Amino acid sequence: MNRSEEIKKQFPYFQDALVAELVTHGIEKQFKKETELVREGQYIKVIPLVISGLIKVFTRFEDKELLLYYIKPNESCVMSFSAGINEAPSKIFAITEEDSHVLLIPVEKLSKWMKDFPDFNTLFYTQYNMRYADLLSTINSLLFEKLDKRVYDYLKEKVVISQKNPLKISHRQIANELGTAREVISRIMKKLKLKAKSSNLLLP
Amino acid sequence: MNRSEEIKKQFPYFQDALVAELVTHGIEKQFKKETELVREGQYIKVIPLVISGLIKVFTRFEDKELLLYYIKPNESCVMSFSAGINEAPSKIFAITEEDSHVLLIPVEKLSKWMKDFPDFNTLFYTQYNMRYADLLSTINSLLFEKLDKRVYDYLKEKVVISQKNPLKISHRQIANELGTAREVISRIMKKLKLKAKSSNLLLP
DNA sequence: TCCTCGTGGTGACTATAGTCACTGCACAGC
DNA sequence: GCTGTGCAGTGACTATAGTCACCACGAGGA
Repeated sequence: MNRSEEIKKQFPYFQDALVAELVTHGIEKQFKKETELVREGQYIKVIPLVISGLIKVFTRFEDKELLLYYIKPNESCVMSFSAGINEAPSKIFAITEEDSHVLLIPVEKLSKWMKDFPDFNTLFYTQYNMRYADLLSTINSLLFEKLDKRVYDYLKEKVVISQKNPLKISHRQIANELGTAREVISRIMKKLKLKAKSSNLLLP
Repeated sequence: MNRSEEIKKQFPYFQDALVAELVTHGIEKQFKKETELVREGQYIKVIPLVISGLIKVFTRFEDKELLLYYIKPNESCVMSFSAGINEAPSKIFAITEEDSHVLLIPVEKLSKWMKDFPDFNTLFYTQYNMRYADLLSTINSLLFEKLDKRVYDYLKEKVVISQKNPLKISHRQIANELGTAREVISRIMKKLKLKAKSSNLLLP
């Protein structure tokens, strides 16, 4: 399958001219698992369209992190997009959670493509909406929910996204992604295991 | 000043054809202070461009709220925009915080205008970026900051936005907008007053 | 084999914020 | 003047989560 067909498959609503531009100016790249793609404060030169794999986006303060959302195949990163068109530094961190295949678009093409290809706007509006909803739900769970519910929801979501059950994940990583401490997760997992005999979540 | 001039003044980067469309299809409206504009779950038929006044956007769960951001003059509401183009229900609440003058755009015009007027896209990308940044900073302060810092920052911001110093605001309202309880604010204000003799924040 | 390292488990303690119950004060309306 | 209402102040208590210190186990390398 050549590039153009590949892109058409991933983004079927892109018109041919846009696909052609993507083929010409996009840079295809493979990233190994756990590669840091963006760090806070960094200026953005390319924005990614994810073809396969999984990218994790998170915020960090001192040594505390919080998972914001995942970028799945057929999706892009609005934070890069936003940082790109405003020439502003990134506010978030991003690393690959799986080996990933990505199409990189140079930011200087953005404003022209936005004008010329309405479909391109559609992609980003959709993405903005999704991320916006993700952030809102993060806010709601931070504010309105107890940690045990947050952990439970996190694990359920993680099973769906990674398509692995049982999950292979350390308490430390759960703690990081929820912005809390390892011991706390350890205790909560104990409680969850007791309660969750009926659930189909398999815990390690 | 006629409508068209008014719009041009508020959104100087809009091209004439877009202004003409806005004059033809937009509905100008005045809302009194404390008017509920949007509630969670509601479907959106018009999206607002704020000409004057101030709109408060917040989330709520049971009887706990959290201020998300303010919509100031020359701005629009991406949440309505997003809910409008996706025909999805709103995830947030919005009320006027001051008497407000607003231009309402019927959602069915959106996709055409997005195609025809690149400037229209520029407005919404800018708005999305701002709101996105607002939400991120809300998340960071929820997760990484103690309540007293949050209260302090909230008050400082409120002075800037409302252009009133001293502020006229009850502890109850502060508590609501920060998603906490009145007594807690009462205690924190006491601490802040002690510390803040040097600050230029005038407290009631 | 022994050592190290990453992981998980746990008790004890602290910090932070939320809740309950009550007080006092100011002001509006009768 | 009395009363009702809304706001603020506070003590006492609780709940939740974060921190500290330490132990145990297993995998893998020297």
